[in-house]
Amino acid sequence: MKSEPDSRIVDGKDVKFSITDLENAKEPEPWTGVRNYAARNNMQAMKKGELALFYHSNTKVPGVAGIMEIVEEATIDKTAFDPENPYYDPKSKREKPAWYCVSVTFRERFPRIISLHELRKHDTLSRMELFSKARLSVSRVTAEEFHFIASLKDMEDEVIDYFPQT
DNA sequence: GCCAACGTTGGC
DNA sequence: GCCAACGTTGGC
Repeated sequence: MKSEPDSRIVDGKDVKFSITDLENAKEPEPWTGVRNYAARNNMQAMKKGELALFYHSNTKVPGVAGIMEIVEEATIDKTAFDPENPYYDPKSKREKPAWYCVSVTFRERFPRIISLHELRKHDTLSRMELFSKARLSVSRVTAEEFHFIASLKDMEDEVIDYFPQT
């Protein structure tokens, strides 16, 4: 699940949300603002208790920053009804909502960012939806991909360069 | 229902 | 800031 860790102003509102922001959150965070049907469908498929990768996008070193947990399954994304919200969508009506969001909580921050560049080097990850549908803000991750990425967190980049996981 | 034009995402 | 990839819109 992608989020932008750097400040960016959309309609006068800062849309930045980093893994630090999630770590500091006192309440479960509703993953609002997703306005793409495939990404929405992926959120609607999520079950309570499942884990998700927190991905930093649109930043100097894009990549996976850590892990979060789905604590509430998809519910109506009410930000779509709010004209003041940067992700307001007049097509989504209260009587027929178009957009949904899950709620997540912080689980773990990786000791380093597993960069997109690094993810691309591993054959195990070559079929990730992150690459084939690169513009989706919520994409599918298989259990194998998830565990493989989590296993990279304690390795140094240089070590990986010497011993590629192929 | 086709598809050209347009808009958005996000890496680089 | 550029632009490739691709989703959305709307005229026909």
